[in-house]
Amino acid sequence: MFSKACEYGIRATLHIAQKSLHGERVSLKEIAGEIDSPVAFTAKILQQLTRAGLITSVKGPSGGFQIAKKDMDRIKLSDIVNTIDGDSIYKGCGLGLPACNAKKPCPVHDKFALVRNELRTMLENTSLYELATGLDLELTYLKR
Amino acid sequence: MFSKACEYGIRATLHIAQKSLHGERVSLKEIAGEIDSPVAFTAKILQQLTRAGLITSVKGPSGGFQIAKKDMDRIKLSDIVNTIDGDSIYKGCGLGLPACNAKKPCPVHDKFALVRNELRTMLENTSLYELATGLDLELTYLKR
DNA sequence: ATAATTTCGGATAATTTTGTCCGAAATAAA
DNA sequence: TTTATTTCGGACAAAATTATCCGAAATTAT
Repeated sequence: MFSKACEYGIRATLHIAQKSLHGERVSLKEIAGEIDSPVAFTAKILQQLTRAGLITSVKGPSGGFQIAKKDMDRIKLSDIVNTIDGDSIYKGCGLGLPACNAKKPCPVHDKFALVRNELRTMLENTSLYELATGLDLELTYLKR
Repeated sequence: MFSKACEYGIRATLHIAQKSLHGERVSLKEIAGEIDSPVAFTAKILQQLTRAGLITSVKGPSGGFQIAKKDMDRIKLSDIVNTIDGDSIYKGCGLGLPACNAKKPCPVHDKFALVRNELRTMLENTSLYELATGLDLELTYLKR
């Protein structure tokens, strides 16, 4: 569904969000450890998310990544997915046809549109805050 | 959503199905031409589908690929997807966690389950016959 | 029989994605 | 001010996916 980079990106962001609920900043190392991902590759992804303004980074000792509490319900899953995988998952044709549209639809156009729209709606309406809270209550997990 | 191989596989199968509606057998070359895909790569995919028993191949002059009419509403999109991409799209965790399940769910487990189930239901209930008919009436298209 | 056509199967190459390495820049603590 | 820690950024490497090439096998038509 998503690229590996995107999966790591979502997992990392959720861990940062959960820690940020308690005002704690987390280092790259800790993040990679907690979400069980390759350190250097995760670094690249966090850089993308930082540049996109979804998370904040601080260099130097006691540095790391964080997310302002007030941003947490503004930021949606769709923001992360868009930053890393782009919008092809919403916009692209299910069969990969570059010029598929309602006027000249591919054979699965309508059926796919339904599923894709549900996916988009879900991603656009699911906030970091909501998911981080579930993590904090240990109702959900990020490892293994 | 799907791999390129799977997209080609679906498109190729639909073209074969459409031609088979009229009892016509189609060659690899024609298929690749009609669905605008790389010939040799398409050959590999058709081999997979043949081995899986979804399509039939005939060697030699006037050979090619075909699908028995009576199989067309038995064969569903899900059969093609399963043959080429496997079942990770239905079964895998949205965040890539190997051990995500209802007991120890990832933060997006329930929300993804809904979308994935809708996708699965759609693929499992969409037959080749239905899609090939739409193609034949030129209500839908496989190119560009 | 022979030749032509078509799929099959293995090897190989190109591209994309995933992952690693290392030095530079920033910053906090000693 | 020096040192240690941490992110940043570029180059590089490995793995997976996508794509090509070519000879072999099968089969039809001549």
